[in-house]
Amino acid sequence: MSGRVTSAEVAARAGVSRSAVSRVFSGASASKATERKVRKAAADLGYRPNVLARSLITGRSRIIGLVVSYLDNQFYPDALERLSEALQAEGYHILVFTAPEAEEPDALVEQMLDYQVDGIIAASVTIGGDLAARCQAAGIPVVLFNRGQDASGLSQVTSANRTGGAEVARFLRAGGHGRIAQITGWLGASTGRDRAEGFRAAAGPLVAEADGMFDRDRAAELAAAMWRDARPDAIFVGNDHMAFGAIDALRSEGAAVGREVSVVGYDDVAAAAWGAYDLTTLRQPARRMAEATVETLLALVEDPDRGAARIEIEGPLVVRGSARVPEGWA
Amino acid sequence: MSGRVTSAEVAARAGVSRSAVSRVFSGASASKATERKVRKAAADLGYRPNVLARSLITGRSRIIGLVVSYLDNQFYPDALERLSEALQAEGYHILVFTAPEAEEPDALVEQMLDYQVDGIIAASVTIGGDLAARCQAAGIPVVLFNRGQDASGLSQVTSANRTGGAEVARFLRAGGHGRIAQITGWLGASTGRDRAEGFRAAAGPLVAEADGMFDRDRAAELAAAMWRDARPDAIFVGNDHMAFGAIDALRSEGAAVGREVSVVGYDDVAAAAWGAYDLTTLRQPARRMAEATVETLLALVEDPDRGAARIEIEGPLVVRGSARVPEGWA
DNA sequence: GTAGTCTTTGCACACGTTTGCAAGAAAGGT
DNA sequence: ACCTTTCTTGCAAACGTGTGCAAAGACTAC
Repeated sequence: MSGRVTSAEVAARAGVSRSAVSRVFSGASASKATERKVRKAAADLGYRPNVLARSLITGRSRIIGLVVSYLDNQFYPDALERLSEALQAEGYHILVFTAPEAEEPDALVEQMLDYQVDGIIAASVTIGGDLAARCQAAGIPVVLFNRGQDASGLSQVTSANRTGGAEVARFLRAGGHGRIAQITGWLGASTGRDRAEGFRAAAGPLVAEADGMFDRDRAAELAAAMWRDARPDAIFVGNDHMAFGAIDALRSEGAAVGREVSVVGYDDVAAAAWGAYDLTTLRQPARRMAEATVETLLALVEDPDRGAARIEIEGPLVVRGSARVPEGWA
Repeated sequence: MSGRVTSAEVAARAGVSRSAVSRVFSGASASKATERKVRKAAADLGYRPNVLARSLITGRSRIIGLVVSYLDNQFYPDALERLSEALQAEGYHILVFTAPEAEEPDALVEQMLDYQVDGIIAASVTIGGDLAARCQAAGIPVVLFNRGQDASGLSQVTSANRTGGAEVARFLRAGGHGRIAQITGWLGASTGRDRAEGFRAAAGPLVAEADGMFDRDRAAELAAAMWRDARPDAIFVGNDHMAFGAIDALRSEGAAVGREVSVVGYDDVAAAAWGAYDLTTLRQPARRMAEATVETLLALVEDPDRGAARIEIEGPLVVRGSARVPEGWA
């Protein structure tokens, strides 16, 4: 009575074999006549194939594991949504594994393998080299989202962080800023490092620099301290999430953000456009990054021997009110 | 060579039958001796049971389907994270189904059933009555998160929205506000409706009221219009996400938020504590709501015949700077 | 030492699907 | 009419695991 209806029941009602109904639903060839009979019977009974049972034999689960933490940074929920949409469009779905802050994500990857995921997307997370090798061995492709890991041989999709950092530097210099400072993203991550290096290379000497570790509170403290000690007239902050904290801190120190001190972020999350912050920032195109990630990953699912891809996606500088804009800036 | 190692290989290496290794890993009884042999062999080979194959025979997939949209409201990523943590602690994981704005979530539920999910959590989404019945018939429990649906007979976990709305009203009246307005959450949803009704009942006559539909831009427009037309000295906004928009709009109309006009939100998302908004708001305890949701859902998984539960969780009013605070308010 | 009880173990079947294989049916060419 | 080719279809064997059943083994108690 209860429980799901099975392919055998459909077969019985349609007067054909289980193979026939299987072929109809898996897209293999079948005569018009049987196809009609099968579909009719299936509709009557409300039959839908059991994805899990199917996966057992095909070796494809149509499940993609996503490991993610740091969800309070709006960029990641946004990315999650885009990834999910792109995957759903291809008939895949996301199994979420949240990484408790400090813990190694390696244990999570083990769990993913238990679920026979077809692929893994690791967002803002580093994966141990042995684990990477293990996935490789198991034939399960991994794509790093918004983080690089050179030695790993894993595919990765990021924005053009070096270029972006440099672009911000050019913007600030063109604006006539002479006392430039930087609160970087976590330098232990490629994303933070690349932005910082690109910025440094094009900005010239800095009056202050510190590692904000992608942490909002830390960035706020650093910004306040910098303001008191070094009196920068511009601060590049490694992502928007920290930049909001920096702006709050600067304001409570009495600094006029956008006039006395320019603040530029990175990501262009939704809140950057909100009136209270009006943050000039370098956009990471979340949708295009998500699409590239999915495309790369699914290609790897098809052919695991295809080489690792490293994709960088460029984004524009979005000019708003938190930083002085140079005369005649395009 | 590649591919996963199977229980048969472990059995062979340990010199026992497949049943033995199955029993060891599924927690059934086994002698100390065989358990040791099996674990040794499994460790050597790197064996881990295939969850999908297991689910085929046990009828339990240890997958929970989550349908969610509206992820730009920070409350939901936060909830997602809490739900995921609570479920992971119990050995379950979340399969994500994002609901494209307008589309009926019913199609998504169908897809969930294909994955043999053990249960469904629907966040901020309404489920068609027939679908609910279908899940019931399939023995798959559904819990609504942060939304109620009286007729459906589904379990639901919300905050105490009526009480909360009333609490906000008391707070504003105690603060001596005489021209109170309201921008409600979407009145088509229980969450929006309950808050609005609780507020109305305790606030007395309002100088203005409109449905903000949980949409930030719409709330901003409404707030600006209200300010111009009705000159309220207090506005209760149906959730924080809209409240931020309202504050931005009020400020750009020249209103001094917190002095000329008080704004109170609902949710207490992270950004409410940020300096730029400093929003007084009624907290929805996301973690406790998530835990209650998981507890309810898993109980239902154990025993599907248990009756539907309706849980309301109270949250405190968090007093910050966006609204005038009454003399001697506790 | 023997009967009885409790624990451990392997066999074989089940879960719901896909798919190689071979046989049957239909179609097409002479 | 007959042979060949192409489609269609059912049978049966997988995929990797859990579990009822009965046999075997380990104890206990007399």
